[in-house]
Amino acid sequence: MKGMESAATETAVVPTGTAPTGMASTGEGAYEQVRQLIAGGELPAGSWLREATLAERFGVSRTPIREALNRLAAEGLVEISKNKGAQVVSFTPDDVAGLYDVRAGFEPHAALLAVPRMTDDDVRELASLSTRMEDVVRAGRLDELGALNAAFHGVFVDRCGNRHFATALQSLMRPAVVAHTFRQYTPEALQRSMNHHAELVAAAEARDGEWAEAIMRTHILAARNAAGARRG
Amino acid sequence: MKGMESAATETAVVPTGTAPTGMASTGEGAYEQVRQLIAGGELPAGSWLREATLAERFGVSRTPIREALNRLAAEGLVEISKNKGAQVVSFTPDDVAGLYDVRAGFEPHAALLAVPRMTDDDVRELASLSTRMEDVVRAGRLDELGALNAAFHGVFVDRCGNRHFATALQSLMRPAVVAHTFRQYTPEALQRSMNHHAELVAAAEARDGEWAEAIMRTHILAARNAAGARRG
DNA sequence: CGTCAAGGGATTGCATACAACTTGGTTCGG
DNA sequence: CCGAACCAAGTTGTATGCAATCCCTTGACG
Repeated sequence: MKGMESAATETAVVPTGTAPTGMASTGEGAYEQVRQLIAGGELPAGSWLREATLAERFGVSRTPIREALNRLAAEGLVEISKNKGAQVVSFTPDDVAGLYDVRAGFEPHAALLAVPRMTDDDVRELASLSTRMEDVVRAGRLDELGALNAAFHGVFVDRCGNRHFATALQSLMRPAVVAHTFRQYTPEALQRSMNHHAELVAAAEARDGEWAEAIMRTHILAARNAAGARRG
Repeated sequence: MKGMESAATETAVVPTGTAPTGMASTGEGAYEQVRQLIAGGELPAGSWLREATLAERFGVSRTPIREALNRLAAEGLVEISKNKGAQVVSFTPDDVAGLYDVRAGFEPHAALLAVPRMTDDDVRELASLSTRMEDVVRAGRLDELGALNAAFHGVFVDRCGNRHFATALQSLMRPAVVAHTFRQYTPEALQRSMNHHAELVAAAEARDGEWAEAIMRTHILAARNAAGARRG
């Protein structure tokens, strides 16, 4: 109801500087760092995530590392075997394709629900994120695109008006963000994706949920092809 | 891949005896205990979950309690405020209604995917669970119905063929199981629900995904009404 | 030569101690 | 009398130490 103490819905604004090392704080920071290690491809699928190693690398103790790994396991990004450790899950082509299928089914619905509820600030945030993504693409810094894209989609998910729907969708998007790399996009597909974002902003500005629903579906189906995912 | 050590996909077969106190082991046990405390209504919505209190109650240290709370938070059952603690989330009528709406969208799709993939063992398990639920209803032990029902639906979710879809669906079903009490069902609605289960078994036996999809959708929409949830 | 059992090393799981933060009450000042 | 700052109690966040478990190696025996 009251939406002020929701600590879980922050949209993770990346501070332009990626710098994985340096500003390591603790807890939440450890989670983010490990996640970026996975998303960045530094830890490929199947890699073992040793608590002591990560703890030393980030300059914290094993405790926050353990919490981060548990959280990642709950999100389906890593798999924990009792007394054996955690390893990065492998995404089969079928997994990725299925992920897009499900997102294509439900994220448009989230957009339909969210757009009529959006405040002017929400729309401004969408516009800002869209602009920043275009800048990032022009600069060729595709690494930053994933986080911005997740934040962009997160706005629609968070504003859909149902907390549990949002939770489910986010647990669906988290693996998608990891599996989804913009590096294999063709320039045309990348431009198309950016155009979709701009059009989603326009639909949000017009508060036209059905328009947003339609373009969101288009966006995800296009992404499924751009990412090279084929149906199983 | 190999499906033997997947600790997250177990279907949680309840051993008839509910007995929350007694067999407290650790870790996984702590999670189950806290979850049952919430599901059983002993910890109403808004209650604060003090780590020290729970630790002493279950005879373990705060460490496994913290892991349990984090897991429950990831599932949307509790809400953690930094440096303030965890409290049981409150399910507004709108939340519950939204939960059913979303499940009405997701679970039939899962059934459509899962049924053609099911083994004979899977179908037998469904039949067994359906029968046990009918027995439980006849005996009037509605408390056990929730876990059996979760296991029943879990079969469809687990067999849908996409791990991440299954993860997302489970994160959706967990709060649903808690919010969903069969106690307020009318006898007619309860019988209708049992009939749906039996028909789902029949559809699974026939390996007819579309039939299963249709009856699953019916089942959930009926449940939405039986639980008294109205659209917002 | 193959197989099984025992040992060593490494890693996780849990418990405990300490530090940082939040909160409620109290006291001082206006 | 009211408000703001401060202090103290309680709770969470983090670090560290120890015990249990698992895997792999090594050795002996069939």
